[in-house]
Amino acid sequence: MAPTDASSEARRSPKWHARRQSIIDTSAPLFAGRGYHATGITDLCEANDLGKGALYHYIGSKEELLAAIHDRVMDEVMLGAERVAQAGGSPPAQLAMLGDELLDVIHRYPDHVWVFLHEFPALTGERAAQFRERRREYERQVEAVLRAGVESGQFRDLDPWLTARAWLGMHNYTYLWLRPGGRLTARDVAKPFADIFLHGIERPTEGVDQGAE
Amino acid sequence: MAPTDASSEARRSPKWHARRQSIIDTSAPLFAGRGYHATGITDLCEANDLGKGALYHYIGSKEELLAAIHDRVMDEVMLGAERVAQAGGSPPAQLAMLGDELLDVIHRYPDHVWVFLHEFPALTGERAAQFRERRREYERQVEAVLRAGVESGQFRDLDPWLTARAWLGMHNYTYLWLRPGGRLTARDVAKPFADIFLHGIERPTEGVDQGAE
DNA sequence: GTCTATAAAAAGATAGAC
DNA sequence: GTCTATCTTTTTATAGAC
Repeated sequence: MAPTDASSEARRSPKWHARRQSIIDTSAPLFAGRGYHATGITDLCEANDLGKGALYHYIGSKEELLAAIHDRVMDEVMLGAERVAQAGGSPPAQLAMLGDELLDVIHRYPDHVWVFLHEFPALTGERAAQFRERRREYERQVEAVLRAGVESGQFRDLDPWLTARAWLGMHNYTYLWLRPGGRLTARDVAKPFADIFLHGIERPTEGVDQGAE
Repeated sequence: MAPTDASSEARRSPKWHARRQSIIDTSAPLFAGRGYHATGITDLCEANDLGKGALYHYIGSKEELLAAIHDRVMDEVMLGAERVAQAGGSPPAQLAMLGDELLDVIHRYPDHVWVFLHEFPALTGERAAQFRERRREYERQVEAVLRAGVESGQFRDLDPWLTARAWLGMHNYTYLWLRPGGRLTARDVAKPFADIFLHGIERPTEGVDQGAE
């Protein structure tokens, strides 16, 4: 919550915060489209219709802006994960809800997600550590649901870590094409994805042969 | 096959080609680790133990080097896809083989794959167009297998495009952790992934209720 | 083929006027 | 709060000696 470096964040006018947020959201598509390093301060100024001095007044540094984009996404992802944990339910239901929430975030913030999936190595020091920790925390929650499903007998005896990677890949990868205003809504994707994944890992019905290819 | 710009490639000594290939493979981890734009020519010289003049003698330009890394991966991926097409077999078998081949490439070239999944927007002009076309061609093959499985009745009545995206995401995303010398081999991953995906999309056995959670 | 030196452009960030 | 001008560093690429 406290910014890694210096000053800012606290004790700023609401207007400052609003403008900063707007800069974050306007800059994300630039980073997504051309890459973080390939996007110059000049590009950011132009997109935000601001001079260099004014821009730096809000962002502190280019990397701080990058970190803010990461936080914007992770805040939403973690919020969704908390809602799911609060809601409770069986492991299959939990996994389906996690998919709903994750795809909803990706659908609403495709550019932010693009940046966070591509440019996280550009974060340094404390900022990098903090981000990695939040990301790991989320992944652990997915693994925990899978483990619970194995223990309850609803899922096959699978490797929770590996299966979580399969699930994460399937869902995260939608950042390439899932977009607001696109052909498909988050729910249009979440439902078939849950169908595939839950049938894919469910414990086979006793006595029915599900043998090889 | 013919390089986009100028000169090179043809009419060069075998030694030149070998050295160039070695430079490509040595540079891929740098681009993967720090990003294409963040990696300077100086970094490349140091890693390849070459001066600037010598390096440019082999690579032509930084972007040409990036394109070569892309080609290195796509050549392997397309080769694997051709082998699968040649081998024939049922749609489920085809899909499992495609997974084997794809994960094998990712396992052997994780850095190259990282670069191609992250830095393809850095390609410009003809190079970008050519790469996109090859990538689409591969994706269409996956879709075709899914469509065939639906028509043969082995797969449920699913959306081939969307299901291909799920499959691609699940497999491609392994670039984050699948590595030679790691805990898991390509096959260790391909088998459980195929189990999940094929069970996930198979046509439910008649008369057996596979209903909701 | 490989080097050193250098060009020429662009980067991120800051200073200080208004 | 926002601007313009500038500092400092770094970038990709080339020239020309060896």
